[in-house]
Amino acid sequence: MELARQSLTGHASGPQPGLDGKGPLFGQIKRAVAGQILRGHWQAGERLPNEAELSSLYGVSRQTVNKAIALLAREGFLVRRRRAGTFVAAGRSDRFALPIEDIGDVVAREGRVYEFRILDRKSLRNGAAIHWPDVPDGTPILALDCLHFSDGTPIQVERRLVNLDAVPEVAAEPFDRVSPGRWLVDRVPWSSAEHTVRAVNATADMAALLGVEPGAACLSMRRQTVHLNRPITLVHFLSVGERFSLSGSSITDSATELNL
Amino acid sequence: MELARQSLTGHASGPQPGLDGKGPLFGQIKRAVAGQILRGHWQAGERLPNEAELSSLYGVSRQTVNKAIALLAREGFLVRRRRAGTFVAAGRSDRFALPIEDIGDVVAREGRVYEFRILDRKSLRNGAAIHWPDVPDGTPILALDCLHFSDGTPIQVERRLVNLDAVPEVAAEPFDRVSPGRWLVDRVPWSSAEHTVRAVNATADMAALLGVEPGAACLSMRRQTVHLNRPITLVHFLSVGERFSLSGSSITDSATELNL
DNA sequence: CGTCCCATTATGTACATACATTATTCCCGC
DNA sequence: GCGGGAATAATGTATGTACATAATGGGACG
Repeated sequence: MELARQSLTGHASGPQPGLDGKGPLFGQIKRAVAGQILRGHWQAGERLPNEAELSSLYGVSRQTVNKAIALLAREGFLVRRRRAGTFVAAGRSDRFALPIEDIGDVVAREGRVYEFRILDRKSLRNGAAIHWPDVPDGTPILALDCLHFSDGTPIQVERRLVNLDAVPEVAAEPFDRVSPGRWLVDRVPWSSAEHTVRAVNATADMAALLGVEPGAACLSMRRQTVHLNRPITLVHFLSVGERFSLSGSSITDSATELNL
Repeated sequence: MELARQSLTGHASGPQPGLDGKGPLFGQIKRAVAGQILRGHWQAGERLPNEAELSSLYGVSRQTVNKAIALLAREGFLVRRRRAGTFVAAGRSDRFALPIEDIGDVVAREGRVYEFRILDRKSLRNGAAIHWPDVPDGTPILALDCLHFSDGTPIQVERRLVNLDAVPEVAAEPFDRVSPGRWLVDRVPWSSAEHTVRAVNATADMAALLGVEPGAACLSMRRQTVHLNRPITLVHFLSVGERFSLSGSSITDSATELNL
């Protein structure tokens, strides 16, 4: 089938240097170009051959080269400037990331039993007992306190505010089966979010909830979710340091994606 | 100029519903489709019109639709299956991320003075005093202990191992000007990395270095960088909880990118 | 000698077309 | 009815072509 695909190219060119014949042509080009850079043949800041040259070098059309190069640029590996050319991007120290998942998924993936319990549930208005900065005063808000368990051990406290103007249906939801986090994710599919992670010492009441000594190190995570410019929910998670960690790899799993 | 662009389309179709005439056509299609979903007209799991239908709906060619839809799929908004069709992706709780930057950049961006000091520097071989699991025993390793300051206050301890087989030049580098982290980023352009973040209580010696009480909550970050399947460096950062936090927003700033 | 303008060059976008790939669906034979 | 295979419908990839856009660099002209 690879042969069949290659025979499609109308070019009568040579052995297509650097291409491995695996998968789509534009992917092969991506790998070939990325390989050149990873191997140091093309240094950071250096200018690449232009699309026409690459096209004849690899024996494919300019569009195919364009697709490969444009994707590499979109992934942050290359920088392109019209008329100037295509350049190898500088270091990408700022592009590492930590994925943040639903705690239930994390627990389930570890093969443990996930449970949660609603500790408290209040309807109130913003500005009185509670102040949510990005929401106008007087906005109706649902405040939820929730505790998450892994194999029966408490691992995370969740304090959540939900904007009832934005998600009125939440008022009728009992949260006896689905956790508030998951319910919201399913309901408001795509939102942008901001989060902050820090380490804090457990206060006495938090320590009691989580079953640890007061002062134990905890991971504190604040996340505000916004949808159509309206704040949807503001969550504060507190997790026991010993029982919870965040881990992940680079955003663009380019190495994986490119099979390098 | 928009008119000029639109006049290019060989289609004699109508007012191109939902398109805003701003920027490239495929971008307009992206915004239009994303808008349909954000507004709830197309629900999660629902099937979209196929490329041919979208193409005639918007009065553009199938390639242009394909480019827009393929990009939305690559960004995680849609799921495509051959023959079956294109579907609105389910919630994306797992796609949030925290960017991780060079500590010097973070401090500088806050308008503070960044400094660092090398506390200790040893050349040794793996397996003896130190064991780096992903590196063969006997591999020569440079071990660095480093302290980072913001406006003179210590904020982070760094314990770093560097694989001297992979980066022999590091042995000659004095690190009097450039911090080890930055030096490596500049030297080894693209590597993939894995990291883990957790909260720990400061041990006595760490607390002394950071100038806090023993037991103070600290953010602990482990990061291993790999290049061409060879581990390059293994770092362990420890930061004072009160003086350091990680924050970031969604990976795909699609809302930004799509101007929604 | 300097400044403006235009030709050149490289990327960016769009369309038409063709064929590949892959599930699904449906129908036929058993 | 059931299993298997063919038709089909959707996306995926590749090429050719054309023109748009932007920035560079050099040449004309003051």
